[in-house]
Amino acid sequence: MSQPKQSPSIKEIAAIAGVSTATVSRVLNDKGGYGEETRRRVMAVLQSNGYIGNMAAKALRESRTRTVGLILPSIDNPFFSSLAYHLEERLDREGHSLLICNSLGDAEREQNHYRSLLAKQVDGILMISDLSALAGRLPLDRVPLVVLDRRPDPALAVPYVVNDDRAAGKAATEHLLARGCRHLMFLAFPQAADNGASSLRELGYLDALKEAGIPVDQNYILRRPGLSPATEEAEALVGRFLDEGRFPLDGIVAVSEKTAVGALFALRKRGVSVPGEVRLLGFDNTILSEVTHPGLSSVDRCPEAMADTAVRLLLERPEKGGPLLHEIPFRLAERESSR
Amino acid sequence: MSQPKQSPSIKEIAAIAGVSTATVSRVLNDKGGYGEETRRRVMAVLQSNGYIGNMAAKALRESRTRTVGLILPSIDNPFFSSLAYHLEERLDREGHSLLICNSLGDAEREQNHYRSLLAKQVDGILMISDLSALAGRLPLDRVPLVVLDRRPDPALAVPYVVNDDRAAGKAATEHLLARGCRHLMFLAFPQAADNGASSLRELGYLDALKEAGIPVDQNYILRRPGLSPATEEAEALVGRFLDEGRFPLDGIVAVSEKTAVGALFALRKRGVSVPGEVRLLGFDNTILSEVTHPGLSSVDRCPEAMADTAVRLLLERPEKGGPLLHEIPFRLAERESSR
DNA sequence: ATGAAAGCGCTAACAT
DNA sequence: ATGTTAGCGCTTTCAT
Repeated sequence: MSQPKQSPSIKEIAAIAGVSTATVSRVLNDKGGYGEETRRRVMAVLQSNGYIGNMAAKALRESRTRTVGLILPSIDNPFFSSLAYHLEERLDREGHSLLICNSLGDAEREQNHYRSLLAKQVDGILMISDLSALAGRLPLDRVPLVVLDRRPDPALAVPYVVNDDRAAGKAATEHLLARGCRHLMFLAFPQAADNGASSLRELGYLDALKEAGIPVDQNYILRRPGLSPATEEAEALVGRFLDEGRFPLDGIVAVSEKTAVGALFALRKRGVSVPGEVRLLGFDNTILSEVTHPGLSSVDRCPEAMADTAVRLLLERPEKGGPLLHEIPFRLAERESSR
Repeated sequence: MSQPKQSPSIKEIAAIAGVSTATVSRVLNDKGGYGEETRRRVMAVLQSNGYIGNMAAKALRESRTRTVGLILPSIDNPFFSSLAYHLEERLDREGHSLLICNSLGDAEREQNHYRSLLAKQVDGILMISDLSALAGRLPLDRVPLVVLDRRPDPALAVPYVVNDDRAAGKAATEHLLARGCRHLMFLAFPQAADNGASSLRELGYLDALKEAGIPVDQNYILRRPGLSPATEEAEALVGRFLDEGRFPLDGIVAVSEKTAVGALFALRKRGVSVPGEVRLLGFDNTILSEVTHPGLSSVDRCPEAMADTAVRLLLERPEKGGPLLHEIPFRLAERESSR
């Protein structure tokens, strides 16, 4: 009374419809080369038998899976999950599926996932990684590879999609300068975990100060040790700075959203008003920036545009020799923290 | 000078090592039935030729892919992305990969993704869906299926993993009652989008009031229309309640984290102190609850335990006839909003 | 317009 | 301990 548990194969369909498997395959793939009557009959049999098809067989035969892998530190990160959402959305439109692998930034996990994706015959791999774990140990050219939000060594010849972080750091700093800030802190990533973006944003911060004729004071550049969660460390760092009271402060550029939240906590606990006494600006502009109080001004890094570009690079396989660096525009999302 | 672009097949490896493909396969899969010397030689050839293997072929032959699909409304949702993180983590440990599909809760998308996953020969499907879109239109028994965070019709005989939402709603309410609240609002999901959890939590709210001997007043049960984003609607709803000033209020149980945030916004804009005048408690306990001010007390729904159970159900395929309902413990994460 | 048959890379049943 | 071989479901070339 109910459908057969297993989907019928093309062969069974062919038998029922009284045609050859070749014809069924042609109909299934709109390849032409059959009469209208035949097409209708085959379609009817396909339909009434609940044919679903076997992509493993198709993949083996065609050497393509219409599946793409994404290796990222953790899907449980608001910016990455937003990126992943848009990647899946774009890929789905092109008829591709997305395999997700959490690496936790761990070299061994990255390698294992990368190998496993190759074995799965994915048509391409997207990575949020600087590739240092893979370089030299695994073939980087067996399948199209695109890096997101990291800057791999150009010698690896892997295209990557990032923001113009120097310009973003500069724009962020200029935004606070324009609001009258003159004693600006820069809250950086830990040196070890620097993905390239932090130091570029720092350069942008320096650019802006220089143009404004404000002397740079290294005491205003705070670096997380990178051992504990970002928010905690940022809170401790900024807290210490405030408690020591050695330097005046009226603005903070935080290199990420979580460090910005940490800074906000430190300020609040000490009764420093934001933006009244200190203006604050972060990066990433995820939902976090919307729910803090005051709302956090943030550099929106346009994940949907990053996803767009990455998918295009991956699937369109532009001829080798094109540029590796692909910069995505950013825009300032202004909220109360910098008013 | 560099490695061949394509991975060699088992056949080429066999030729180089001077053995048959069967032996290579046995070595690869630790099946035994070969000498130590042979094993070493084959391993060496595998290694030096950068053999990677072809899971499409293996899948076709074995009718299993070691891949699992996850269909969910949107990976870009803090609770779901946390769930997805833990699912991937558990699956990876069992040697499985995870395909992610965003449905936006749309029936047609759910159907397409489901079909596509079946065609991809996944070994199982995880869904955050009540299955109403699939029931009757697609075979639900072709592959193990487990539902997360929704309550599908038991007639479908699909196992599902949820919290004991009635108990959670009761515990949340009791928590506020214990803090002295006597005029408690319940902020519910829209009727249409009710996934079952909201009305169960509401029952729990009623249970708690009844046990405390507090009469129920329907004016305190607010339902979102469900047309705009949850936070906005909750803010508008609570705002109107406060502005009308017809009823005293000293506590709010919000059915989700986003509605809790909306409530918090409404209270703040009107200068109502939280928790001083009104205590507030939400659900989900994602990172959002940590960054609001004051921090949001929240029912932690233990996504890692949900993931654990779901993966176990999916891969261990308990014999038919077992219970469908699988309840995961919850716990209250207390923060400033209900102190 | 349609069919026969080879073959994608692998595993496993059956020889030896 | 090792080899031979069939066949998983599909596409595609080559006939007809």
